[in-house]
Amino acid sequence: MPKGNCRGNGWWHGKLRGCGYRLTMGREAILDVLSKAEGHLSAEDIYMKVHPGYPHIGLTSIYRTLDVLSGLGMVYKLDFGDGRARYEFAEGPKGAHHHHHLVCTGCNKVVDYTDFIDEEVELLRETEKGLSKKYGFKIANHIIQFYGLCEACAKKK
Amino acid sequence: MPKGNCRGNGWWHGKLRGCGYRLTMGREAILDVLSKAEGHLSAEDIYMKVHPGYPHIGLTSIYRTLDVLSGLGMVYKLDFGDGRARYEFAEGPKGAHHHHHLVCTGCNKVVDYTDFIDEEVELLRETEKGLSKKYGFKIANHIIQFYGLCEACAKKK
DNA sequence: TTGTTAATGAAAATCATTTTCAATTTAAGG
DNA sequence: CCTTAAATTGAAAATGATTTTCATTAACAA
Repeated sequence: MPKGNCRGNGWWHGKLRGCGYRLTMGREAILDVLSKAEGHLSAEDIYMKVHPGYPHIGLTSIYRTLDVLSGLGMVYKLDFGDGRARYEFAEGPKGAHHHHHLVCTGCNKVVDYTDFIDEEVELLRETEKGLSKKYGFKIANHIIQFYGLCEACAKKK
Repeated sequence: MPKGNCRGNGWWHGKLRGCGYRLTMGREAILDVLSKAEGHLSAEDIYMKVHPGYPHIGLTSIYRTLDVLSGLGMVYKLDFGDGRARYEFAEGPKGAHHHHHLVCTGCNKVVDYTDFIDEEVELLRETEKGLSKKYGFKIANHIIQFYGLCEACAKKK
């Protein structure tokens, strides 16, 4: 097995084990799918993608693993208002590609955007600091979502 | 009936009727509760509050009305990650008091904050304009939520 | 008042997510 | 490699918020 490969699988092993979790085949399969997938997957999406390579897995384990991973901050759990949660990998070994979401309330399409992220990040850092102090919160995370109608849906109206 | 009272009930009548909806007793009761309540109510919270004054009402109608109202932008539907939606009145006759949320992932407590709102609003206006143009979205709305642990929950850990 | 149609409540249906529980797998120690 | 305790699993049942169905009622234009 080529050396270059070892790091690829290695880092989440440490993260899980370090927190007292075991790295099982199911979890590995899920992490594999999440890390490769672009975009926002529902539990069932993930199930579908994991199943071919690891048919043994059940939906229940997907949910359980997703819970663990989002508890560890390795995965973000998102809500776009359509009644099912979406999950996305928080960051790869190469680092985070921070982005936010633009949600069409007509067709539920979701656009990831990274525009204006720099200014945003700057402001949010400040805000976060201020809120932390004022309300005694230890802030771990934030979301920003814009809602509106995409071009197609706006026309239909 | 004192003149001063007429405006109080009047403005949402117009809004609903103007969009082809009827102003029923149930809807009025719900609007009444929403407009007076501080904070974020679940459908069931609203049911509880409406029931004493209007026992005839069913939970189903609460959901249906809430749907209509959020469709009209009179109510915001919020998700704090605990599996039940919360609703808050978008603005009173006196005008909006724009705020965002700080959610404790330990105990689900939610703090409304208005700090830094001015800078935020400024930045978001810009961002909104840019995104609108770039992605062809007609943006109606946005949310910002910070997640973390409140003081009490941080200690427990 | 009357007719048309939207709106309603109750009960049943949905559907994503959780829980239960017995069987299996992991990883640490011999 | 083998054993063992505890974590993890899958299947099936349970949960619980939200929706749908459908027959009845209420709103309001004429």
